Amino acid sequence: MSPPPARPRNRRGQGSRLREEIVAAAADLLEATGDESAITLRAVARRVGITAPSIYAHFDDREAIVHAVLVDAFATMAARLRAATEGVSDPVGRLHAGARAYLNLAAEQPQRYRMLFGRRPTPDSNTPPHPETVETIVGAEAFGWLLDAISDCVTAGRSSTPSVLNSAVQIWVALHGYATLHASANDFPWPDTNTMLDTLIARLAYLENPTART
Amino acid sequence: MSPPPARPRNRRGQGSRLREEIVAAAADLLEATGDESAITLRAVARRVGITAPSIYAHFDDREAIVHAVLVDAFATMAARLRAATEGVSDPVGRLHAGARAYLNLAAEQPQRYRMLFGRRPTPDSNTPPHPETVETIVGAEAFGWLLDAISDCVTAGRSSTPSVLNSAVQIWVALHGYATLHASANDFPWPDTNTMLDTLIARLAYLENPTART
DNA sequence: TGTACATCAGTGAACGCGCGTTCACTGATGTAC
DNA sequence: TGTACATCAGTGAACGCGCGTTCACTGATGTAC
Repeated sequence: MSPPPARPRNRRGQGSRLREEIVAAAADLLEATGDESAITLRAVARRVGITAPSIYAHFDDREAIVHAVLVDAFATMAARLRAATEGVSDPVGRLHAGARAYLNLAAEQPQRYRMLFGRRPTPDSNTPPHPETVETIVGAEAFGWLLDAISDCVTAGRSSTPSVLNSAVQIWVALHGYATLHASANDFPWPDTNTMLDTLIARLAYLENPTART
Repeated sequence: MSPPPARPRNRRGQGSRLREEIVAAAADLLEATGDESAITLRAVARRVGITAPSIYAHFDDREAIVHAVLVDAFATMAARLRAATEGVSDPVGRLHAGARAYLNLAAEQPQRYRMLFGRRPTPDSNTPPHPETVETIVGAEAFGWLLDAISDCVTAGRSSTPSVLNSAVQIWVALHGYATLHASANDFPWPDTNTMLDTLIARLAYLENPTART
């Protein structure tokens, strides 16, 4: 119908720019449709303004694109957590800041967030190697951060939790539940995110002096 | 390759039995592959032992099958919650029993559970009417049950929560997070479900005398 | 400065596949007489 | 009890579609001389 959008071909040596455009287009498709199966070689190509076979210069197959989106989401999550917490010296403040950053990203990019942690567990034996690995890494990184934050609260005498590990698991679980439910049940009368987050963390991490919020 | 499995045709008037077989096959496919898109007219037909067009005698289109699986999952969840809690008079015990039943069903049928609450929020305007409605009903029913259970705890002097609503939201969120994360992160060193569940509920519902568990 | 040429970003046609859906049909089952 | 026939559960071929992937190719860009 409409002619393909005028996309200037990359200059010599800049061909790998197309790679980033492809990943971005795939991520857009995912967020726009809410469906991983919408990431199609042809749909991605259409969105970028190229033809489908051009993708093979940068990706082995369709699955490699999905994997790249996953890796990108992972990097974004790690960077956000780092940026949100690196300047905060108060351990309780750091815990809150990290949790808020986590929920913010999940709210901004719900489908990519779902991709990170909401994946099916590959029921049978046809396990593709990469995604599980990435998940594990993200999980380990984010969870390790959470463990550290709670430990610091304990060390600073701000938390009286009987088990740092259990507190961390419970907070992670609650954050994840909030992130996914909030995205899918928009019509639910959700309480204010920050208020809920603060009391949730205070209870599960046994914070003696939860930061006051109004 | 292999001949279709010898499936005796239903007798006159029993044709509607096929409907149940179709829904069951679709649910099996969903659980086996972890992917809603695996519910295909042809795949379902293959599994039941019929040809694809036969399905049209019972369902308008593919989407209607998916919807039927959703409705079935809803009914199962409601029945389980009812069965698990109706004989329990102690309000704290009822709260625990319901939560455990909720997590058990989610663990048994992770994909169907994901379908109930983990659906994409239909990003644009192409809203199909039914699934949202079902979700809302399930959510309302399960959440209403949770509110009642916590209220009963308060009335019995077993909970000192400052807000029944907030406690309910936080517990629901944590249960959902546990259900989905536990299913997708098998390699994570999860603490014992019941122990974690008990302390989680005790903290979030402000139970003064959490039931002892060893 | 000019030109031949190698490079490389990207094209366009084609393949086989599984899909949802339609259509005209078949043949076993039960019923009317 | 026997037979003609209506009913209804299910079939089989066919359609057009979008998909992943392959293949031989084109033509603009930069470089060597």
